[in-house]
Amino acid sequence: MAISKTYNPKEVEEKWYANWQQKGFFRSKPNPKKEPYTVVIPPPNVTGVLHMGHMLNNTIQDILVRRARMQGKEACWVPGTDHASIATEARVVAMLKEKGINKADISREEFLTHAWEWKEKYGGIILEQLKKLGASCDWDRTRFTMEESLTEAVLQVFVDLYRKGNIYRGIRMVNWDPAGKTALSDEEVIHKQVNSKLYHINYQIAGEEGNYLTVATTRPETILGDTAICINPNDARYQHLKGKQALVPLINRPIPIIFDEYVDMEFGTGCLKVTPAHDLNDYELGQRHNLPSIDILNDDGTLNSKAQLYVGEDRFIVRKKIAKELEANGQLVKTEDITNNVGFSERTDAVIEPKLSMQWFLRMEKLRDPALSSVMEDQIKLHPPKFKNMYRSWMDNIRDWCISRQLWWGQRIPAYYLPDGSFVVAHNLEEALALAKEQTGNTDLTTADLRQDEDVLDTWFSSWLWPISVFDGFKDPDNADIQYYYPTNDLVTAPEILFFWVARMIMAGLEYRKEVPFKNVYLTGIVRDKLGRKMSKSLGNSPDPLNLIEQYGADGVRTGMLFSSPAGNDLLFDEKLCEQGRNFSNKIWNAYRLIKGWEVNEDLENPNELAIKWFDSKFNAAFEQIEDHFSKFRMSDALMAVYKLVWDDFCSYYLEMIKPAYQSPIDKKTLDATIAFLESILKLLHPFMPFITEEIWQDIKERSDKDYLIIAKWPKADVVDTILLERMEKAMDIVGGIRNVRNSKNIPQTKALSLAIKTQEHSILKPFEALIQKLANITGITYVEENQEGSINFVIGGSEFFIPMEGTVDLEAEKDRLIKELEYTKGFLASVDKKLSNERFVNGAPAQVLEKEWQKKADAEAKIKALEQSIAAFD
RNA sequence: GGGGUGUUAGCUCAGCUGGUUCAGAGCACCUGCCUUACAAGCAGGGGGUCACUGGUUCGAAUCCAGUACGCCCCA
Repeated sequence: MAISKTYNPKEVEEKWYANWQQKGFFRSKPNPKKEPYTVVIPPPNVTGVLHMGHMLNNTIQDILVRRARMQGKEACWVPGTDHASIATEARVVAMLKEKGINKADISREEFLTHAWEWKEKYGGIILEQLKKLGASCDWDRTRFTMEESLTEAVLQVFVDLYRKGNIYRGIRMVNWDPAGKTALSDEEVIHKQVNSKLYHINYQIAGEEGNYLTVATTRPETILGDTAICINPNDARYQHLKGKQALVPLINRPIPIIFDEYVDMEFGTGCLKVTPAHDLNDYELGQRHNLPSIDILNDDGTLNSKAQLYVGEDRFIVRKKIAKELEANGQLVKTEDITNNVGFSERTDAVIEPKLSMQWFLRMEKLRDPALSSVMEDQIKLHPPKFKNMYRSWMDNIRDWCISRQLWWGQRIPAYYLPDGSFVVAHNLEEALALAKEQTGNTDLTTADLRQDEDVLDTWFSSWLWPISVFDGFKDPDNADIQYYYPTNDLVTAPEILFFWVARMIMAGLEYRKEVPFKNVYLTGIVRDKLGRKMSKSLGNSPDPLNLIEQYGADGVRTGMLFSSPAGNDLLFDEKLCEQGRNFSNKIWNAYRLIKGWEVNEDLENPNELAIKWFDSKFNAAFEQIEDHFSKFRMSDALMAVYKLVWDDFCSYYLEMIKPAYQSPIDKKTLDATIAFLESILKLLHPFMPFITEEIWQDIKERSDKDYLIIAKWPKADVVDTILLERMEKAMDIVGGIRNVRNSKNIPQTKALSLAIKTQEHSILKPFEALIQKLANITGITYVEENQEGSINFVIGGSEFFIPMEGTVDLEAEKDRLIKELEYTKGFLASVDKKLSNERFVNGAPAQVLEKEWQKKADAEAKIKALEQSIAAFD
């Protein structure tokens, strides 16, 4: 039989994924006999392609889901995508542009037709990619935030919250994205330190030719929108300007000089130009001092007619031009280089323009309180818990949520304006008309008189309903799915969206189901490159995930990602991790190859009872640990524990212990036990490495049609014989001692040695003789009373071990080695004695600790005695 | 500037309420091995003043305070 020496993931992965799907193992429906286990996917953007963050995130979800499925729960992982209004709209606009179509020239309906076409064509890519990773989602349940049912949910919630008085319309300073031509929420703005110039500009004092004050600004183009100069009332330098006016350069518009403690006397010149329409702080200042706001910018970032100058030109071009012009007429005093914080659009990377505009807002205070306490009181647990503090501080400082976006791709706000400028909010046009008639008393109104709001809702306004809407919990609040699957169990997501997604889902869940939407939130880190830089397209430092899967196999990549990603910590990704994952696959593969290759001889006795007993205990001990890691969401640690169990305990020790000589048959009992162990191991490995494990599971023996690892029963905790584990450890220490001697003396493993033991623990060691002989290639073990001449010896515990050497042994070197060890042990004993002679320690320490100290003392004394005897034998 | 969080081996991290040989793991590194499951491997090994300073304690990587540096969030 020819099984390849290395594991080839490719066909295996395609084969089993198709098979699992065809058998319907991913599908879930409510089953009252089983405990539900539900996960909703953080919906990736429809525009998205799989990146390393998705890989990590979805691997973790898949591990949780597969384990739950094997634990006999009704596991349901709901996949889907969100419509990502800004990103998608930008993508569609760009696509149309390439075709020579300008968005401004087509109607909303035409645009949406194009957008839907685009979505149908490209929107599913990311989900297809997830399949390559092995994600065991219930694909029949795939949802999309803009599909009909989810849209209905959004509108229903909007109307409901409006009627409860939680949604209002207001003029606010918003973050305006001039490239996307829409308002953004605070969370969609990324602040970066950039190098800028600080322009010092002279403003003439009105009526005082030749008298100037100087302001410092990074944005000279906004002077055209200035409506005041502000000075700190405590600033001695400028007291003479009280009650005067200044002239805006170039246009000579007079503006008042006002005084307010807001101004930082240290910054710039201490004179602040106030542009209420284009800066949040200036806006608030303007409110306090009743200043007018002059909005000089168009939505696309060009200047409008109110600026008077440079109309139609872009703000950054104007900045340069205006600086030149000011310089030419002598009003530019100087420029200096500074670094300052500038906001950029998360989606388009355009510089954000603070802008006054009419927007829709959702009031947060009422929704906030229960959502805050559900986390603080651990109804929802964050993993790792350090995020609790962050959550609280954000919730404490929460501000109203700007939910309108000036886009077409999204759910259109269900507000309908009447000819008189008032509006109604309704689920649909008919209802709006009825309301309008009622509100105005005008029964002649027709639908033609109503004009629906042009804006759409923020994408998060759909996503925050996700755990409910994917089960149609708004349309049909009592349906079987929502009753069974909600609340979901675990949510796996990134900390950067803890607030604007996770927190809002909690609010929506509590508001609409009176129940938290999930019980645990596992926060993954950010995947960075090995230099610690965030992976990004522009840096080109992100590997192509599908390419990685191609190279290392999905199992290899999954384990690679997990090897180094404790919850909440960033993952410094290095392809070497995937290599390690692939190597692990190969190790498993070869263990299987070894076992598969054995022939049984039914007549043979089982010589491996001890080894089998030992591994059984070892497995159970490891299993206990692994379960503990899982219960704390320590996935990396769980994987590492499995890794060591497989590699060290199963392969390096157990298989070596039971392995028959080359081409010799094995007895039936050992083989059966070994296959059973392999199966148990495969179970523990399956959530991490679904493909290779299913392949081996199916191949190691005949299976029935329904016998698949993916649905096999997760192991149960069983008895651990700790005494046996301890004794085996001691026996393996002896093996280690012998191997050490071989290494230091350059004796190859193939050369058999003999061993003499001087010990009080004869009866304990005796049962392990065969194992020691096999693993250390020892031909015979004898027990002796006297030290052995011409041997190399070592001490473990209170026992001495002698390996007779051919030829001469370097006596001096051996003696020195032993003396060193003796010294160390004596030092150790001294420290223990010191503790034990300390009255306060003896009185203060718990009995357990004391007992251990006495044990240490006894062990050290025994070892010292043995060492001293060995050393004495040299003389 | 405010808040959070962290600093343990070359790298990534464990180390729970102070007390086992507690200074650990994986990777990397070094040495020797192509020993018929696996060189994508086997066997062995070296490596850290637990950021710094002080305090509490019989006892501190662990608790407290301060300092330095880093990261995150907010302004």
